[in-house]
Amino acid sequence: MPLLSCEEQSFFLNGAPFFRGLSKDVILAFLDLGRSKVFKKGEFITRIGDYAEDVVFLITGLIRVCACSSSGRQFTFLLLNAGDPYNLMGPYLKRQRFLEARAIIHSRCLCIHEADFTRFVETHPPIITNIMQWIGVGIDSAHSRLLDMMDKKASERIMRALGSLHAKFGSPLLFTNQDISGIACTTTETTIRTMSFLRELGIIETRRGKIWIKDPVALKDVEFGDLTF
Amino acid sequence: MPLLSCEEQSFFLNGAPFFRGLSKDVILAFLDLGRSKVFKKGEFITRIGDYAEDVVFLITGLIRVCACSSSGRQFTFLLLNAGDPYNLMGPYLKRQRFLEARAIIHSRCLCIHEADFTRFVETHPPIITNIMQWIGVGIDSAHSRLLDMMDKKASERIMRALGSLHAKFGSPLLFTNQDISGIACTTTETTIRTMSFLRELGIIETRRGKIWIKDPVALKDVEFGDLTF
DNA sequence: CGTGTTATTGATGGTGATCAAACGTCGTGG
DNA sequence: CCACGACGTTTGATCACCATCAATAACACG
Repeated sequence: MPLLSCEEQSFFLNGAPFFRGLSKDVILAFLDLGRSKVFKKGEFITRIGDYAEDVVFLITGLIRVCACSSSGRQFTFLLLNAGDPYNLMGPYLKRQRFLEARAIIHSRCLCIHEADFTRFVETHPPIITNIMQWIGVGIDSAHSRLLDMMDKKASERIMRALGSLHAKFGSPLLFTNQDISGIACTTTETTIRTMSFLRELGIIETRRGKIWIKDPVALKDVEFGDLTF
Repeated sequence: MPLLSCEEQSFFLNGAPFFRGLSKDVILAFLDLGRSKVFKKGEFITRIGDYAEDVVFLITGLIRVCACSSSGRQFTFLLLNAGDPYNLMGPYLKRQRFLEARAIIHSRCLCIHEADFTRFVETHPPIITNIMQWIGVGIDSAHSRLLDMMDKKASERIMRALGSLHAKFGSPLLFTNQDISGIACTTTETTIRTMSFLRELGIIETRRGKIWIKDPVALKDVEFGDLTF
């Protein structure tokens, strides 16, 4: 069985944001480095404290990447879509990182060993731009969220989270209030109160684990700099 | 006049954290790309909204990098020491970034044009590791601060900030309470109250713009993951 | 049909932002 | 050399936001 189905390969060549701008040959050669690996729902790709070395690309499924404080609170700072990379810097860091990646649904990944990855980067410099851009978005997102934590109210953070999720995953969103609170850095109760408010305004509709965004414009970003998942 | 004095060059070759692990020849060839540029106290290296392209290395001085929210609140997320790089990703991003870098004291920098930088990286792959490690520290620091914002009290954040600053700059620290509040993401008043508390405990001594750390151990990190400036 | 998960609402309290006012210190220019 | 203004420091009072605790209801799945 080939590593990727026809549609999957074509998606990596044309649709996947990470690979944008790279030539077909380079992408194919790159994908050829990977081995397929399946993670069942709830399974960990990496745990907190792991020395994560492999670079991972999600083929199908959904993966949540989150950090966890000593008090047990955890917050989601990345949700991987099909085609998205994870742990791009792992091969270079060689140290423990305090993040965990977990499959939300049954997911299939393409895993590239660190040595293969670094060798490929050295011999195909154009991919450096793609890597840097991806990491840059992640850094800007982290800083943007720090600013939000400083001087945005919880309800505003939740609205921003909903807006960004809608941009990435469409509607309906398959997330619980608990999921949303992990993204917006607040509690479940506060999230529910805000959601109930947004429902009254007709901006969203909700049903156990599903959120329909009826009025995306009302959730529009006001802050300079995007939140990205 | 040569770009770097003898001591400066020797510092870049042996002391500067960023260049650790690179061969002497590579470092010299790299430094050779740069032009010297002086920034007076208070002058901006980049402003919010700039398309920053050049990569900057601080030779002597002190530079604050901070982000600014729409409400005008700003927080410091990086303080550059001699030898530290700034805007490593700029050459690859080609878009507005919402950060500003400003000279706290009279500072001299080595500026490398984006095209020279990317060309050098492509022809000297070992430097990719240094770049990635530097960026990795920055990302981990940002995430660590997000966790702090979530479930650490303001006083704990201030203590952590003081501990990290002490590790990087020694004692006394030449920062005002306002500076500290920008780093710990809180207000001047809250910072002053905490400082006054720490003074009573004998952990610090302060005088207008100066902070002596008498008991660094008391400020020790408890959280998993370092804060870095 | 029972159990675990998610949603919901109310009451309470603490943290820390905000406003206000005053004082010490430093540098500058008349 | 002094007066002034800018800046940093300090303290007190107030109050909004939101985390926390608690208890119940609705729903899904075996």
